[in-house]
Formats: sequence, C-alpha cells, structure tokens
Amino acid sequence: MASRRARSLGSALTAPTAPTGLSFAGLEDLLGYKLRRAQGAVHRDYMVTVGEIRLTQKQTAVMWLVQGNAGVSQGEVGSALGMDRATMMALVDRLESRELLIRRRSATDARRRELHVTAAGERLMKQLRMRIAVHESRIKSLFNAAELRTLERLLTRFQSLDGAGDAEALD
Amino acid sequence: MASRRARSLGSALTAPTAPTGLSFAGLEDLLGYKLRRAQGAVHRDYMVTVGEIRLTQKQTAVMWLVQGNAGVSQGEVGSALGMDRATMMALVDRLESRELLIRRRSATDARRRELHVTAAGERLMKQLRMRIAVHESRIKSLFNAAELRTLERLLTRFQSLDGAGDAEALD
DNA sequence: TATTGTTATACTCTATAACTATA
DNA sequence: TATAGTTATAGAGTATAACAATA
Repeated sequence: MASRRARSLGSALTAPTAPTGLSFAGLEDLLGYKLRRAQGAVHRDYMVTVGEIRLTQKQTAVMWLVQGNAGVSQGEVGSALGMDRATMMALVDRLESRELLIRRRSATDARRRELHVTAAGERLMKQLRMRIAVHESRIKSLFNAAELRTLERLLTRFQSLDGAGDAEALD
Repeated sequence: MASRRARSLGSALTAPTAPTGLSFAGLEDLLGYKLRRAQGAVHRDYMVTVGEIRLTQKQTAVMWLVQGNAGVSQGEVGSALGMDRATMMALVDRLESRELLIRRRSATDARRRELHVTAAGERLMKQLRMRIAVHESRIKSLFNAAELRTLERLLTRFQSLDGAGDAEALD
C-alpha cells in the first residue's frame, strides 16, 4: 500500500505506508511520538543497510563494546547498555550460538564470564562497520553541520531523565 | 547499581547504570546510538509516568487513533502506525481482552473490522492523557522554546528515510 | 551475605506464511 | 483475483523470580 526505499534486501521490515486520510488528532504533536517516529525510521534504515549481516542494533552495541573491551564481563556490558542480567544472557546466548563471541571463565573471579570476540566476530564487525558508516552518513546527510551539532547536543539532554544515566539501550 | 528517578511505581524498568569505566570506543559518536539513548530514556519515563495504566506507547497510539477515528479499520490504523496485519492483530487482541476497544464487522464491507473505543477505554484514555501531559511537560522542560522548535523540526526530517512515509511506529 | 551468572517463565513487538471469508 | 482479517509460528527484547556457584 505504499512505495518506499530499499526494501530490496527482502526481509523483515514494515515501513510506514501511504497517506490514509486518517486523523492523528494531536498524536503527531507529542514530542515522544516524534522521537519514536525518528527512531523507527533510523532503525529501519539500519536494518536494511546491515542486510544479511543480521545484527540488531542492540546486538551490535554488545559486539562493539566487547570488541573495545576484551574480557569485559556480561554484567558490565549489560549495565552499560541498560540491560538486566537475564536480557543480557539471552542476547549473549544468541551471539555465542552464532560464534561471534565466546564466554570464558575469569581466572581471578570464577563467578565472572569474560567476553571475547571470535575471529569470525572480528570479520563480521569489520564488514558491519562499513555498513554502519554508510548508514551513518546517510542519516547525517539529512542535516548540515550546524544542525547536526545542535541535534546531537539536544538528544544528549534526554539522558538527564535517567538520573545518573551512564549509557542507554541501543535497542 | 545506580540511583535514578521515580522507580516508585515499582515495575518493569531497567535504567542505565552507574559509570563502569568501560570504553565506548566510538559507539557514543553514532547518531543512531544517540537517538536510541534518547528514545530509551523517554520510553522509560513514559512507562513510569503511565504507571498502573499499563499501556505501551504503541498501544497508546492505537487507542489514540481509534478514539480520533471511530470505526476505522484495523488495517488503516496498522498502516498509519507502520505495523503489519499480524502485529496489529496481536495488539488489538490485547486491547480488546482488556475491554478497551471492540471490533465490529463493517456493514458495508464484511471483511472489515471497525474499531471502537469502549466506555472503559474512554475513561482510561482520559486518565492516560493526563499522565501523558505530565510526561510531555517533563521531557519538553529539558529545552527552551527555541530549542524545542528546532528539535521537533530536525526530528521530523528523519521521516524522509522512509520515502513516502506517512506515519511511523510509536513503538 | 552479596554478587555473577543461569534457568524458567512470561509479556510485548515484530514478521512470515498459510488460511478463511468476503469482495 | 485481490483484500481484510485470522491463526500459527518464530525470533527478539524485556523483565521477574528463584537458584547455583563463588566471593
């Protein structure tokens, strides 16, 4: 019921559809709704751009942090991304079953599981980073330099809603 | 592991935690990540503010549109919000089982199901709209008038990623 | 006792595919 | 044939609770 961009990778994404003549009755005036819409559009573009690599934004965030912090514990990554332990478990299970990362028992604290990116994970991340660069330039190209600075500055301000707020969900 | 705001309603939300000393290795420089973080913070605030009313943002969007367009079909709402039919079904099932809206077979096209908000749904939406007003003023108070205008204008621009793009997911 | 990871369970959103009933 | 809704199924994120191993 609508024409849209790159649906060519033929997967999973339902995009907003053509005009419906339906009244939004003020829904579009909510800042929360606008933010959702923006996030939804970006998320779709991300998934299309990532394509057959098939990593969600959240999985990407985990891989990214593990890659940048070899041996980090599940709990550390989880709390940095705002996930509880159970959520993190499920996510790491998936990444481990795809052999993109492994758990290793810590030598100094047997309760901890240190996370490491596998060789396959490194290769995939290398590909993925190129896709992400494409995605990032596309979404950033919607703004000029000054707008982009402003947008990033204003977006960051929402973090104060979280009190201390360290890091947040990528998904 | 962190102090945060209003967790008083005692439910479901994991917030970002305290500093971990973990390297983000550039993750925080991604515009998509910043947008995610912002959306996450707003979503958490939404759920806390909505409290025991227990409607997700997406359920809220559906209720809102049905209220503003009595007799609209499932398909119309779904496409306006970027959900496919199956997703819409599950969502309407939940709302119907809570007796917040009902399906009614269309008199003119027996394939269609017209959606109507029930009296209970109207009452709940009245309460919900007050909560949403609180939530909206809180998140908007993070910005001055000029910033808010700018932010809303820039956020809207992401819609162009969706090509034609009519409406988008509230969740 | 407190912490880390684990498992079990559950709810929501998302999506595909196949099906029914209408048109 | 095409469309609206439906059902079944599945993957993913989220969260709670209870538990084991370790500190």
